[in-house]
Amino acid sequence: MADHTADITDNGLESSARNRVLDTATKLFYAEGVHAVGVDRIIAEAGVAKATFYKYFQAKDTLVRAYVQNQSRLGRAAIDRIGKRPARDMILAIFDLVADAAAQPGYRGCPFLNAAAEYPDPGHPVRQAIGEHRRWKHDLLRSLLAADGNPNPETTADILTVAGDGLLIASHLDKPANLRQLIRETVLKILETSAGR
Amino acid sequence: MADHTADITDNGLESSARNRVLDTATKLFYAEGVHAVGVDRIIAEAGVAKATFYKYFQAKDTLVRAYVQNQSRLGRAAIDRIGKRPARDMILAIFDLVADAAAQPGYRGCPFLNAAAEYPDPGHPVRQAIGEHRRWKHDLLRSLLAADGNPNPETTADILTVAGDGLLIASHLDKPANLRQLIRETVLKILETSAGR
DNA sequence: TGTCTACTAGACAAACCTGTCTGTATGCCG
DNA sequence: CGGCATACAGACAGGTTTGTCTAGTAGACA
Repeated sequence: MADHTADITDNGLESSARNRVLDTATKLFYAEGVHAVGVDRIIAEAGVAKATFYKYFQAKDTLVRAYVQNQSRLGRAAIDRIGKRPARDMILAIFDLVADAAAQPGYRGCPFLNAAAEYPDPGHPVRQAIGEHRRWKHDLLRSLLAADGNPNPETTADILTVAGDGLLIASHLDKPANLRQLIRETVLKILETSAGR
Repeated sequence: MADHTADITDNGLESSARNRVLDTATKLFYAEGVHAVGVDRIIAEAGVAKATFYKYFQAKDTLVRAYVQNQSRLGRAAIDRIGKRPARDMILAIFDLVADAAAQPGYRGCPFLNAAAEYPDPGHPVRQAIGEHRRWKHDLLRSLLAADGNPNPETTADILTVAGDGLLIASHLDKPANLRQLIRETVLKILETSAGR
């Protein structure tokens, strides 16, 4: 079939087979859900033997955690690609990424919210990895708000997080026609009302 | 074990066995997720034979759709229990329900968002049932906003929906200490900024 | 008493799941 | 050339999944 040379995950350090597994899992888990995709399917589409799979991932849940961390890495990379801007522009650009993602063909909502829904136990490694990403994003917003001169960066970051999650849900389940405008107005309103106090 | 006389679902018209299945499924699906709970487990805990199950539900997906509709019914009942109040108080009381639910022991977030995460196909009956509930809630908010004299009930209902979903996520994944206050401030701010224009 | 209905119990098929195992092939390094 | 690491192919075990099927039981009603 296709040659497996282009690895999204490639960092020059890890095995190509491992990367092929993680890339395939990232695609399938996001598109169809974690519990809906079996190990057999992943190794078949990745062109990898079962023994190799279990060499790099002790169990399926280990791969799921790696999947979440990979999604986190991809998300951070998307933000890095924005480049340096004034704090306020940065915040707006980050929220614009939601609209960008929603416009893509295979969009299926937020990978972290979707994965969390499949793991009831908050103490599970997968949930913890999700929590780490959420904390990272919250902290990023807080520091950007502080740099923007916001008097209450912590509380405003809470509100921006709520808005961000709500917008991700809306972009997935409701697909509003004016999503880009809704995002911009929502964020600007939060920034204005929290700044002027 | 326990006698199965108290049926949350009971409406005096439907079979007791059917209700026992639906109640058990409602409990298990919400607590552990849809794909994580099998038919065998449901019929065992409901004390119902397999044949009876498949008499009332042609397939598992049929039960899942009924589960979503049952959750919708329970949600509407909770709102009915608030009683008649002025429109603005009504909106605030509806959002307070999120905090009430989050304070309950087995809370695991919004059943509709969790279920939607497990069904990638937007055309699937389960997703459609979820869509119906979301449309119902959106319309309820819109009419309450109109009754409250809001000049832009449609757009404001969009924003309230975004806020509601975000608050549901936060109440589940982040468990903020000041949830009740966060909800109240968020809703009031939306109502103020959307009214004064 | 007989019959009808609703239900229970549980075997069964066929597919799927995760994870372990054996054996083989390929390429690299010395 | 020998030796080693890496990966492939695939059988296998043990358990789970959904859904169908047969056989038997308990209660209501005439």
